[in-house]
Amino acid sequence: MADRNATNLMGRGESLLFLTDDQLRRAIEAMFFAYRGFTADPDRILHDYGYGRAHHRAIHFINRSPGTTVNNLLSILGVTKQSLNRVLRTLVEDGLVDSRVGIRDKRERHLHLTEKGNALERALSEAQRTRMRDAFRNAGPDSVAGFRAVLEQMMDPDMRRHYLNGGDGPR
Amino acid sequence: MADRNATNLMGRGESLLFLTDDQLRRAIEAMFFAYRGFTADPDRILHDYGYGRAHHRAIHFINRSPGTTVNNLLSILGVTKQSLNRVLRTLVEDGLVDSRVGIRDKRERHLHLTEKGNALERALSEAQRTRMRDAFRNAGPDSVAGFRAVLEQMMDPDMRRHYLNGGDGPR
DNA sequence: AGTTTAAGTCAGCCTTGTTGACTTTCCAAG
DNA sequence: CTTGGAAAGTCAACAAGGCTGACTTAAACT
Repeated sequence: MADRNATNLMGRGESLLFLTDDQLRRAIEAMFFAYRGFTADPDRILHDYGYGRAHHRAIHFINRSPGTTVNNLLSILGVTKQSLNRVLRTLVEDGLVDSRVGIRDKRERHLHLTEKGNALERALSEAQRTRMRDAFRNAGPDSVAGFRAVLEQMMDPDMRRHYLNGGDGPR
Repeated sequence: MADRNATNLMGRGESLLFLTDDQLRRAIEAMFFAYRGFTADPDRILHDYGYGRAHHRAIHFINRSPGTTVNNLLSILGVTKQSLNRVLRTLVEDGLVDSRVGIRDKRERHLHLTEKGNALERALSEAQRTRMRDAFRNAGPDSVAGFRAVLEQMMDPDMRRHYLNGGDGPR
């Protein structure tokens, strides 16, 4: 009876694990509640600036890849260009982001954070890093690898590519 | 120099771990991309019904605690009652949720899923469980505990209470 | 020269968050 | 017993940020 709703999880042959539907439900709720905590600190900071999560996402990925184009940002964020453009426009108007016409291809705009933009980015990421550090510390060092491994597997393949390429990966 | 941006993570004294700001940034992006994957399947299903994530959340927690009140749902979801009410109204109108006036306290409404509501809940949670199961399988069984531990630590304390009490916990 | 691509704009729609004003119900103090 | 406040829920209106579709401009490719 109970076996009906259980899943046989065979890893690399190391061990054996049964997960009931109820245990999976708990994991699903863990994602939900954790993501709320994960975004709570930045949300508070952004609210003071009159910005939202969309602004945060743009700022984060411009900081990660300075000089990135609008099109590249679109494929990472997975939103429409109209939606991104609205956010980007306010950031440029407010002097947080610099949009430079491309040298090789003048159709492209290369995006950079200004000093002001960098300041906000640091405030946001510092809050989020602190939350992440504390979570890792409280969970114990052994938890880090599993956390990362499961999250990576939960991504859609296209997004996993962006994740793996991010930062210092192959250009 | 490199030590400036590194964090000494001492767990239960078992091992020692240094996390650079860049590694923390990767973990932050992992959360972002993974959450997108996590919600992708339900989002597609909901779209066919003309519903959004807010409807999903309501359905999920009504299913978890049948007969729960609007107020209780509010404290779990962390939105305003006006916002929840709009979602709840459409679900009741569409015959997915049953809202019964309280017997002891007539101010309260007790919420239950109808058969139709249960059908949608099953479709949504089945998709999400499949994603979660596959992620666990691909990451390996040893990853499960760490994944759960870190997520639990990432929650705000108030939300952690809801998480721990969820389902079969103390009433 | 003609087509495709990158970026941006305008208009309009939907979901889902917000605040403020309101009703109904309950309960407790006078 | 009544009255006044608190609590649960509802209605209205607004804003952020998703979406689609149609269109322009400029540059690049073929």
